[in-house]
Amino acid sequence: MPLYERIKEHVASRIKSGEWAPGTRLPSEHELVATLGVSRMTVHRAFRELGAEGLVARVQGRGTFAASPRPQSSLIEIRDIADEIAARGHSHSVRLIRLEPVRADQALADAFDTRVGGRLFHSVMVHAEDGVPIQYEERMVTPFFAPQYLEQDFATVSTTKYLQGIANPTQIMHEVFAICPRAEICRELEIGPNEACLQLVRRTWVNGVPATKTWFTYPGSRYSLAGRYDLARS
Amino acid sequence: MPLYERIKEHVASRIKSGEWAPGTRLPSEHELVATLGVSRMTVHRAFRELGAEGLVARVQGRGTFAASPRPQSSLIEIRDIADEIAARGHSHSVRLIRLEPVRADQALADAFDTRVGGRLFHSVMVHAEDGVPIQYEERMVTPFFAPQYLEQDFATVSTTKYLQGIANPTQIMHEVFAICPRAEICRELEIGPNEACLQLVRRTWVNGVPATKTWFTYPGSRYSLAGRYDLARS
DNA sequence: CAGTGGTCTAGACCACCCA
DNA sequence: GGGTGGTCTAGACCACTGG
Repeated sequence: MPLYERIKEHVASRIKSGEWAPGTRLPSEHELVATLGVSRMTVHRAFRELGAEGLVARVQGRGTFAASPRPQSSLIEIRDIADEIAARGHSHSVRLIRLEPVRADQALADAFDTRVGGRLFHSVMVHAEDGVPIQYEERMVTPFFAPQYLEQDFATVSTTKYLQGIANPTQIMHEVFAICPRAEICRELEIGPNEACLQLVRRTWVNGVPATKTWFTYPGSRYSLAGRYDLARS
Repeated sequence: MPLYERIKEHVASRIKSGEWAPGTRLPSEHELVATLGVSRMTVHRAFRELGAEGLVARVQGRGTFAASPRPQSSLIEIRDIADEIAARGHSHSVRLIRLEPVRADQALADAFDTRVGGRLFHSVMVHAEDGVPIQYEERMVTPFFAPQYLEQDFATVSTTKYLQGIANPTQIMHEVFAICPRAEICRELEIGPNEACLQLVRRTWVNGVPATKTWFTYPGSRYSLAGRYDLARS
């Protein structure tokens, strides 16, 4: 086992055991160089990686501190629907239902940090996998972010990819619900009126300015959010 | 901007632009040392971090290769229900409904890589936030992993925490569905018979051996999967 | 001001892969 | 054997922090 890994273990075990409680100041890099008899680059790498893993917090000029243990959490991956379908080797198609400018109501004005009546772009489309509807996508986009949004041909370039091409968001927020969708959505997805659906709400910001808000609706019977493995960690 | 960051950008932009297509062999560390006039440690750090980010693949003895661009994906966090409720400052309570040994049917035998009729532990409980049912948890555990499972007091230590205490899984798989749960679950969650629910299925392995499979059911009207921010990345 | 972490250098040895 | 990445050393300068 490499030296820096052993140093990481050495430090991590003391933090997990509680010997170094959250907030405790850890030995400085120079101290560890002296006590462990290794090079500073090696100690530094161990500490840097522990910092990236969230086990310690490093502050230039002050020192390295034991972090509060992160609540153990796992992750679920969310991918672009077109990519996902392509990865399964199936064919992806889109049907555009609406593409129009709208005026913000109170809820939208709040979401986009603008005034009631402000101009926004609105698109609705249905994505299908081998002809079977699998996602209803309703999206609001601010003109400041994508002024040409209404002139795009979303049959050739997916909305997600088009918006990514403009700029990568600096913040993304997701929320997943289970809902029974309203009649129009059931009709477009070709499902019964009481079928449970997954609803994924995604909001994006660019440098703190709201850019998009999207409601994805998936038929519960035809879709599940991509699970994913987490390899051994810590 | 630090040198190694500039080297990362330099390499990353060439990969993203397609100039270095997936599978292309990149300049070796020594070559970059010569062409860029920097130290090998600096090039190495840049390459190592790009490797961790999945943009390049490094193979000892062969070289560094441009990786297939990861499909852009975002992540959703899944936390232990007790932690989540505690983080909101609310009170968490559990009601144990079943805790028993069972025999594996075909589906369970497949899931746990054992034979039909093999012994498994089965638990069912309902978690409540401030007295309101919020999660129905049905769990299967293999005796090899947790032989004392049936003797635990899950009112004091949550199942998740107890199982984590035995060993951290080396693999986790999650899947999220929208369902209309069966009558018993609706009754325990105190919801109507047609209410949409989120179902999260979690399977864990320790060193490749199946350890647990759990079905979490959340009322769609009272719960949404924790969204989360992704800070600016690349 | 002394101490901290952030970065960088110019060497070195090693395990690994391929021809 | 020659080239690759993985690791490690013993220095160095810097920006930042606190007293």
